[in-house]
Amino acid sequence: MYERKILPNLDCGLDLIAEVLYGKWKIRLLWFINEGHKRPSQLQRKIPDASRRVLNIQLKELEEQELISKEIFPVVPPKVEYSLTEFGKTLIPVISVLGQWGDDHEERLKRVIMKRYESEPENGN
Amino acid sequence: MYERKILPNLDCGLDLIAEVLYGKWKIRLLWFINEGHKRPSQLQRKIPDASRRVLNIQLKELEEQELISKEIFPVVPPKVEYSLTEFGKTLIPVISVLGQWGDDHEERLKRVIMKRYESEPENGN
DNA sequence: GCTATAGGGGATAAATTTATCCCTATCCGA
DNA sequence: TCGGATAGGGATAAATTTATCCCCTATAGC
Repeated sequence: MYERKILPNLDCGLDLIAEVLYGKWKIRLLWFINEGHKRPSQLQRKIPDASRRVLNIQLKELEEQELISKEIFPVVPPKVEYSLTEFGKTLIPVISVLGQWGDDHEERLKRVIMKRYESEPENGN
Repeated sequence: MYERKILPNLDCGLDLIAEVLYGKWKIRLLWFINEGHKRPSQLQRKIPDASRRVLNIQLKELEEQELISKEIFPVVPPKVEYSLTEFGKTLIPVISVLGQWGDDHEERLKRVIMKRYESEPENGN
């Protein structure tokens, strides 16, 4: 994992939660694990846009942060299951609130987000 | 502003809210504007770790996304005030939930976050 | 003329995060 | 024996975000 050079601020609750939720796929990983998709291959199928590599890295961070736990079954072929810890479960209502706000404002959000990609018609019309 | 090369996914509410809240200082900007710190110089003083330049960029993005509005007073020296739009105000309860979770788990979060920076004692003891 | 105030922005570097590519290992079935 | 499924990781490139540095506007006051 990349070793950070700059220490983060941890001054308030917002700084703290940002440290664990920042990461392109982390929220989705927590969500799907909560829904019962426990195995890495299941998660990969639920999030096909992420490579297996990146999911592994983000899962490891979530595990280090004690939001999920990893159980390795000594079988062949290998089997691994992730679960939310009690700590991780406390985050689910928070994630619900985030998703709900996004759903509630879907149309408007899509419009304002896409502004950034429609810039400069250049020569067409 | 940097021009993105890859389009984001906007498949669910979580994707959508991520697009507007991702950004190191955005949540804090929304929060402080909501608290009544409306002028750029005030915001800069509340967030001294960010450079004025970066705050300007993130404020512009929030404005483009219609979460805040900008009023420019034609006086000298110049005066500018930001306010939350009605749309932006709907985000405040969401931010409260985030901050509350962080506050509720402050001790534990500080510990697990700092794991990442205590790696490799190398030669010390 | 110099300095301070208040707000802004271009160019570029540095930090950080994500993505790609490729390789390891075991067992099953065709 | 080859291919697929399962899980994992090193090395490196690409994308993206943040930070730094320096400059500009205009007016008031000394």
